[in-house]
Amino acid sequence: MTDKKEKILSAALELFANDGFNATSTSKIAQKAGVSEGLIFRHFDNKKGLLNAIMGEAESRLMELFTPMMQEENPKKIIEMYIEMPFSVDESQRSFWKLQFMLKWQEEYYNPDKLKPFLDKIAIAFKELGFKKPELEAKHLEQVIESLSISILREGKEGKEAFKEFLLEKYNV
Amino acid sequence: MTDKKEKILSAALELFANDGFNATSTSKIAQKAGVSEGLIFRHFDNKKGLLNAIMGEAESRLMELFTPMMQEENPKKIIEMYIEMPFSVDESQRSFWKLQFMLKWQEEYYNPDKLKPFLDKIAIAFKELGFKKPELEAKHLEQVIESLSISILREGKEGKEAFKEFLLEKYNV
DNA sequence: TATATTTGTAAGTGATTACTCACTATTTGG
DNA sequence: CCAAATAGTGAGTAATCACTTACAAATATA
Repeated sequence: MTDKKEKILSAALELFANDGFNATSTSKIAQKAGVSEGLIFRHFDNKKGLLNAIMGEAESRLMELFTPMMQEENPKKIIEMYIEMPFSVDESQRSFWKLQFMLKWQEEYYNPDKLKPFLDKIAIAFKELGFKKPELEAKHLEQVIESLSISILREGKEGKEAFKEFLLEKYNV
Repeated sequence: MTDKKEKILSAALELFANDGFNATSTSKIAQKAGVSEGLIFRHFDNKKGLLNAIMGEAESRLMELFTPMMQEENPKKIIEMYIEMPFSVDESQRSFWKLQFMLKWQEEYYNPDKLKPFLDKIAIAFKELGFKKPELEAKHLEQVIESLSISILREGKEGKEAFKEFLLEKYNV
């Protein structure tokens, strides 16, 4: 991967996440990346291909986030790590996850199967803790964490700690 | 409001909700509405003004949705009505609410204050039911209902009933 | 009925779009 | 060290964009 190709990718990521895919022109991307517009099309088939290249990183970044939780055995610790996950996302990856959530509305990029193994892990944890309906309990917590993640991506972490403590207390972890 | 103006509004709503604001051209709107493109600009200042006209209906539609819940006094019934709300949205209003959620990512159209009175009503209900932290409990349920609403708007109501029953049982309403 | 206002159309406008092409600079492999 | 491949540029391209203008049809008001 050449230096300028990386510059194109990161410029595109920021602009897509801030302004949206369609509102971002290839000329703006080239300008922000400090390259000629033509170079974008030497490295990527078209504008959509540039987006696909960015979105293609989703799986590895998901793994990065979830690996610690997947390796944990203690069910209470698993729930705790999941609740703290939205707060553990690095500032430098904010644009990436924002774009991820924005594009969920386009069915092309909406793939709930990717999260399935993590949801299963949480369901097992709930089962071990004696919850009556562990799968629904996992789905329930997933929805809370998703909403919380979105609001953190939109407004920042400030003032959300109280809610995190509330959740940890509610699940007694 | 003339007939063709209404046609423009509903054509724009559907296209904005399906393809996004920037991906929808005024010529496509005119084509779908069966009018000349120029008529759009006689009735609205510009394309953004057309979107604003659609978004301007948000308050009255929110009232429509929440009024029954706001008039209820029984706290258990209040929680129940809130949980059932995502399932009570008419099919004909799906595009409208989808657009509402999509545009939450654009700060211009993100206004959490509008939901404040409804959140307060739920917090009061939780307080009456003896919950320790009624405000956080209300925020918690709000996040679940928001995630649930989004998934229903994206995938439909099918297969979500079990989760609704799970929630009603969890809150004993 | 006469006139003024509103509703509507069709054919434009310049600007911007995603993308291509001809060309040069740089890097790589035998 | 030379040739082939790759990286990079800048000036194009046709198509599409949001929007305007000149004019006609319909409607309201007097």
